[in-house]
Order: sequence, then structure tokens, then C-alpha cells
Amino acid sequence: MTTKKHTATIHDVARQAGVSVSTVSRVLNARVDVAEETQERIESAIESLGYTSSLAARSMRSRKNFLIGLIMPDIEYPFAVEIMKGVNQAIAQSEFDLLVYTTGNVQKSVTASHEQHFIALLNNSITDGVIIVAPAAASFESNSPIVSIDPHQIHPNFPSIHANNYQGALDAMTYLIRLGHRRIGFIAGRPELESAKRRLSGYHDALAKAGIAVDETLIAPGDFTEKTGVEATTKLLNLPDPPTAIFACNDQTAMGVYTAAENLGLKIPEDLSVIGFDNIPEAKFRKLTTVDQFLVKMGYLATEMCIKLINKETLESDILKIPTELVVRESCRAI
Amino acid sequence: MTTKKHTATIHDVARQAGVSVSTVSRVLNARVDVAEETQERIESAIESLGYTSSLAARSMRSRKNFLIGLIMPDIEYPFAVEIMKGVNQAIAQSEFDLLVYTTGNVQKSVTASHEQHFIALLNNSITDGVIIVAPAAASFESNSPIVSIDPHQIHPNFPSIHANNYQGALDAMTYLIRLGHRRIGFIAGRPELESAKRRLSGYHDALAKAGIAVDETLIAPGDFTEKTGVEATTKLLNLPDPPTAIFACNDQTAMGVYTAAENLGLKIPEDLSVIGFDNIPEAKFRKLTTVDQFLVKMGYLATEMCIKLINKETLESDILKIPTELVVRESCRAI
DNA sequence: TTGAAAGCGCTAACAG
DNA sequence: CTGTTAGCGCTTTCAA
Repeated sequence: MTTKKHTATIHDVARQAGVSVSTVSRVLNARVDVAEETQERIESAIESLGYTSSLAARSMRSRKNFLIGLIMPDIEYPFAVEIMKGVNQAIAQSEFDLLVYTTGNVQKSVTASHEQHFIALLNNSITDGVIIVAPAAASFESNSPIVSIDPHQIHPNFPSIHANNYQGALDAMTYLIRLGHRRIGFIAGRPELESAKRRLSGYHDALAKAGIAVDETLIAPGDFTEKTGVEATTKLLNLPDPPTAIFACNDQTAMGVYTAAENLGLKIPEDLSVIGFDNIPEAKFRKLTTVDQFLVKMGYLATEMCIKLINKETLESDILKIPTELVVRESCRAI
Repeated sequence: MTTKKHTATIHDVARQAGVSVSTVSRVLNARVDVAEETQERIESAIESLGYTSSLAARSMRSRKNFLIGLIMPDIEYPFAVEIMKGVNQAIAQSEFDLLVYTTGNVQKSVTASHEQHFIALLNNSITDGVIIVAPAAASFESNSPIVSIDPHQIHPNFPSIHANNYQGALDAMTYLIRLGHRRIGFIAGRPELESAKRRLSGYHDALAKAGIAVDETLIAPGDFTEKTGVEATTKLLNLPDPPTAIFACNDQTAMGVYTAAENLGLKIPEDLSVIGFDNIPEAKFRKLTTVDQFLVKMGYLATEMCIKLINKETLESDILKIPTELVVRESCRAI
């Protein structure tokens, strides 16, 4: 007699053990009121059948699945990878497993209605709670907890983790100004993101505080990619009166600054000082001075927060702000 | 009247649109055989309710979910990250979304029965196919396709992607030997992995072919981590007759070689030549000579393979071997 | 201590 | 073109 293609269900286990499905369900859920002997019989049936209960079916009866979801538009960015590392660390220490959901592509999933869709997809069925990265929407409906990392909106209706982007930018600029720089270029990030706006404010305010007039030609648009970092830098360095330093909105962009400078035969930091924002591993190898945004830590804390919420513990605060720190490496020099 | 905590179901949509649930189901799926006017009414009901169909419930009726699973013991390793990038790229171009499953920790999930469990968890419910990385088991039961990347076993009962580890190791060694090296250290990988065994064979055979006797003291155990790379290198370099070059079983380990050499006040490549295996981004920044294992490509091809299987297309072969290539950077020199 | 039965939200015949 | 009906595999009362 050959086994059917069909994988084992709770019924198969019940039949093999000579009990009813409800009894099997009981031992599956670690209920106490099952006779020792029955329990053993069922367990060995489970073993011999290689039975694993269906996630889908279990989810439908709304039990806890010990599963946390992480919604990421695109898994490839260093930014995303760092956050995932943090989440992974927290997961490793917990009783939860992790389900990362991605469409593989920002384009596919950038609207608020898509976000709501993904949340519903996970949280209304298989997942006990969800972490969403850089959501555009200001509110979500969900019957399980949601935690967001770096949301577009400042005051969403769900708990969120933010880095102190403003203070970080201020620190970076103050450092450059102390070094004697007066003409400092800025390569912006995606303008719709709260984090990018804050970093720009820091740039502005640091200049103002130092009594340096803002030169709009020194502010280049960007989108957090290396490619626009290259383009923006090329433009800035070809200015009649080019900057002596560039503060890039994130590390990816700063990597582009390196590339562009090399293309133009310039050396960092001899000819140009550079600071990035984020502190991804690539930045470390480039010896790039960065504002540490604690990406890993954000992922870690978001996960902790989510687990607390799932366990119905109360949060000290709905908004967690992580302090930033300037990491000085070898990419800047005094003028 | 306040909305209930309960999120909208297909019943709510049906009621709101004044039709039966099966009609709603129809527009949700095939969308043939439904009057235009009815369709519109249902769609606007879906819109206004913010309805998303339950993944769990849908999965139970065994429909296609356009979801591929990727099972990863630990998401943090550069190795894992590179594979995920490749998978992500293939996913981005496909109509499938991706669900990465991880326990956050290799320990939690290293046994064959765990693997079977995860496969069953995903494939017997929500996922249309699964990619599993470095599985220990030789066979799995599942009613949806499985593709593996770098399985422990050479001939598993499921399709798999392998890099040509043997040829790669041969190339690396041949290169070092041509450079004049005679005493070449080897830092091994996890001995239970097929890939690690093959690389060691390549090391042995290249020496034999060059007529160089194998010195067992030059072969250090390792486990693919930077930490053991440091330890092994320290040991090797403190030998009475230390090696002039080290071939590390993977890039992480090779990074450890760098660290250890620096600790000992040695320079690479002036005092020591190093080659790693994998070609992760960190290696690039270290200017480390590597054997490109096409990690990204493995992820990409595995995903393609999985999609083909899901679509019931036939594979040319159950085993896909990816050629490797030596990427010469600045970490080796002639003797 | 166990079983029968109801139903979670959905899809898929089968009628009409 | 649309509604009725019967489950998918599981948990959970409620009885026995």
C-alpha cells in the first residue's frame, strides 16, 4: 500500500492512533487532560506520519502561531538588510519565528492601499504581529499589533521607531564646520520621507547657527541610491565654486560620492570630505565617516516592541526615538 | 454604529454588495461570468470595506497563492544575504511574492526533521513552492515543489543548485601555485557540508598535480565564520615554517585572515597572500581575491527553477551546476 | 478523559 | 449570470 500524494492531516493521525481528532488537537495544544497512554500513542503516530499541522487551518481558528511578520518592499538595499539583521537577532532570542514578506520591488508596493493589503494578508491570518518598514500610510486596520520603523508620517496611529535624524544631521554638520568647512554640499534623500526631511533641516539649521548663508546650488536632489550620489557629486564638483565637503543623506549616496570623486581624479579626504548617514558595513570598509542611525538596533527594538504588544504588555511610549551618534572615520579632514 | 474589531470578511462584502459570497469569490478570482454591473458593485464594496481576503482561508482550498517560500536558518550571514538578493531579483520580475521563513538561528533548525517541518508548514498551506538553503535531509515530503541551494547531500530527491566548488578550489590553488607559493594554508569549512568537502578536495588535488606534498599542519579546521578565521590564521602564522599564502574556505573566514594578519603586524599581500571563496561585498572592499561562487546567481536560478516547477514546466535537469570564476583582486602577490 | 458537532473564511461543484 | 451547498484542516464548546 503506497502512501497517497496527500500529506498527513490531523485525521490521519487520529485514525492511526485510534482516537478522535479533537483528542489529537488537545495534545497538539499541550492540553493537560489527556491520558498519558493516549498521549504517547498520538505522539508516536505524529512521529511516524511525519505530521505537521497546517498553518493555514490553524490560523483560521485564530490561535497564536508564534510568528511575526516583517513587511519589506525590497530586500536588497543595505538599509533593509541591516534592519533585518536586528529583527533576526531579536527573533533568535524569542519564541517567535519570522516571516519576511516582500514583493521584491518597491514599485510593486509603494501605495498606502498596498501596505494595508500586506498587513491584512499577514496579520489577519497567519501572523501574530507585524513590523512594517517606512510605511506611507498614516493608519492601518488590523486585529493584531503593528509596529513601524521610520514611517513617512510623524504621528501615525501605530507605534513606531524613529532615529533622531535631526540631531544626527546637526552633529555631522557641526563637525564639518568645526573642521573649517564653509562650503558644504548636501545630497538629499527621497523628499517624501520624514527621515530625509529631518536631515535636511539639520543641514539648514547647522549652517544658520554657524552664521553661514545657505547656498541653494549646494543642495542636490537625491533618492538614497548610489547612482544619484554619483550624479549629484559630479554636478556639485563641477560648480564654479565647488564644495570642500559633502554631507550625503545616506551611506549609499555617500558611496556614490566616492565613485564620482574617483572618476574626477579627486581623493577623499585630501580633496573632499564626506559624511554619510546610516552606518552600513560598506561604509565601514570605505572608512566613511557616518552618522550611525542604528539600523540594526531599530530592527531589534521594533521586534521587542511587537512581541510586547502581542503579549499584551503595555509600552512605555508609542514612539521610540533612538539617539544617533557621529562615527568619525577617515573620510574628513580639516581645511 | 462603530465598526467591529473584526476585520471584513467575504460575507461582509457580499452583504454590502447585496450578492452571495460565491459571486464575490468569483470576482475575486476568475472574474468571468459576472455581470459588469454586479462586478462594479462588489468592487466598490471591497474598496469601501478595505477588504483583503484571508490568506489562511484561501490557502485551505488549495488555490495558487502566488507566493514562494524561502527557508533560511539564519538571515544574518553575508552568505544568506547574497542568496536572498538573487531570490529577490527573480521575485521582482515575477508575478510571485516572497515569504522568507527563519527561526533567526541555525541552532533552532538544523535537524532534518526541523527542515521537514518548515517545508510542511509553508508548502502544505500558504506557499506554492519552496526554496531551501543548505538542507541536511536527503528527502522531503511535500505536495508543492521544492528546490534546494547547496544541499548537504549530493543526490537529494529534490532539484538542487550547486556551485562548482571543486573546480573553484582548483583554480584558486593553481593561481597561488603559479605565483610561486609552495606552502599554502587551508582553512576548512563546516565538514558536514558538501561544498566544504569539495573545496578541500580541490586544495588536495591542486597540490598533488603540482607535485607538492600535503602538509597536514597547514590545514586548519573552521566553520565558515570570521572568528575561526582569526584563530586558524593565528595558529598557522605561528608555525615554525608558516605558509606564504592562505586559501580560506569562504570569504567570512578570509576576513578573519585579514584581521589576524593585522594583529600580528603583517601586511596583505606583502607578507601573506589570501584567497577567499564566495565573493560577498565585504570581500570587494577588502580587495580580497575570491572564487566567485555566484551566490546571487544561485538564488536567482533557484527561484526561476521553482517557478518553472510551480507552472508544471519540465526542467532540463534536476541538478544545476554553476561554473565558478576566480576574481583576482589585490590580496595576492608573486613570491 | 474523550468524542460529536459546529464553524473559522474561503472556493468549487452543481443547480437554477 | 447567480445562489446553494459541501467541505478544506483545524479548534472549541458541549455532552457523554
